[in-house]
Amino acid sequence: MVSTPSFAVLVVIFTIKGDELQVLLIHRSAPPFEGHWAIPGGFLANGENLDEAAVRKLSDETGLSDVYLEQLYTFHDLDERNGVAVAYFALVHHQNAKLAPREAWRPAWYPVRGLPQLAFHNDQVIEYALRRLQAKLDYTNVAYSLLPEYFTLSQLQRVYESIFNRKLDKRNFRKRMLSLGLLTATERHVTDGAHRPARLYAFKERQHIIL
Amino acid sequence: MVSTPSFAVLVVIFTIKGDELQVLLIHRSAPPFEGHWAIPGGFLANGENLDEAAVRKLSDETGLSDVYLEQLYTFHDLDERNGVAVAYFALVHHQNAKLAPREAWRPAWYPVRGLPQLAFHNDQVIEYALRRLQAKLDYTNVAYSLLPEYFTLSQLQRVYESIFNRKLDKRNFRKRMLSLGLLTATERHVTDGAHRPARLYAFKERQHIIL
DNA sequence: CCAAAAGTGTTGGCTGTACACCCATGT
DNA sequence: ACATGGGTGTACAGCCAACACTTTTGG
Repeated sequence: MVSTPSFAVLVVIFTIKGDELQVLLIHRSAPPFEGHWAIPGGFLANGENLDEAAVRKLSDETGLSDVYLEQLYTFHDLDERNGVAVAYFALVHHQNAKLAPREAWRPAWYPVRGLPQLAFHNDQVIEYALRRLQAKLDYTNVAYSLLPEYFTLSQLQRVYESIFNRKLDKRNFRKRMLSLGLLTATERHVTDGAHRPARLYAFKERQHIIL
Repeated sequence: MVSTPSFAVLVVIFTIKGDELQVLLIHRSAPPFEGHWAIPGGFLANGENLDEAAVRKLSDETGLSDVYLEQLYTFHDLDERNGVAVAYFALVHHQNAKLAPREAWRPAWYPVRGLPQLAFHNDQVIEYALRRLQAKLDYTNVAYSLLPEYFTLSQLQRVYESIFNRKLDKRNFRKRMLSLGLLTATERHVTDGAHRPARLYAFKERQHIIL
């Protein structure tokens, strides 16, 4: 009943870029932690609920709205000022993301392995999000969110490899993916700079916002 | 930046009683939802962080402090008054729990299958907690929290059966539990009203508060 | 002596993993 | 011609599910 602490929403936004898992960070141009990087976040707008705030934040940063978004965890005291932060994580296809060209904040993608100095305890938040993402790959088809609608199995494999940060066996990977029955094979093939025409696949179902 | 909503902590407290999975509920003696039952919860005390509030709440209701407790999910608008509620779930051994004998609130155990009319959307919260608990049984040893230190494999099996709400095969269950290597067999046996002396086991590691 | 609960093995199917070569294309 | 990446099959091991009877004790 006493001392309602302030609270914020954070959104850890992942993408795959250059066969690497990357996160969207913004630059802090004022104290505290001036010059460090941070996960995008903010406070609730009037009348908004948590999920709406996360959706809005994601849209502010990337212009995207129909992508995978899920609540992650609620952290306390990240900023050491007794605030509460409800963290979400999102998966986006970076081609579609239009980063807001705000001078002060300079949103930019950073590889998850090899982050700059982060503000608050944002490294822990990203670490937590990464573990969750890895767990989800095992039993869901969230990977579609990081790929265009049609993709080759090799592309899909590279997504898995960059999230798990290790090589996978090609034949076993293909067998497993196909046996899950979540993919439809198309008759289309590509040769976009590839050396051999590759068959395109799509996910049967694309579930988006998970709130 | 605007309209910081109020927010609360909820604690879904599970136990096994009479071979049934039960939840601790308190009775609402005033509107809204007068006469309905609700998950124990409350607001943060001064200077307290989220986890501390959950620990305190659990202790208020049961007198217990060194038990399994984990953050579950942060709900919004459960009460339809724009509040935010950070839900936790706890696993307790009901023999040890001393329910506060408060006249107004009348804390009591209720079987998870067969709940009374609940206030707010507390049924959804319990449903969510139950799914999480089931998932955790598959890859952790949280079950120890619902049992005394020493227990028989049959007791352990009954815990699993009441959480999953279905019968399990005795031989397969024993094989699986033993092969996980999380149990130590003792030389002690019991015949506490049983019909044949049963060997007692204990979990090798007991991790408690998970925050 | 009957009811109740503890304890105990084997088999078959499925799943996951390890492992190596050929082919089509672009340069 | 060669470098690059797509595509393919088999064999073994471990895991899970199905399945029934014997033993001990309390009443």
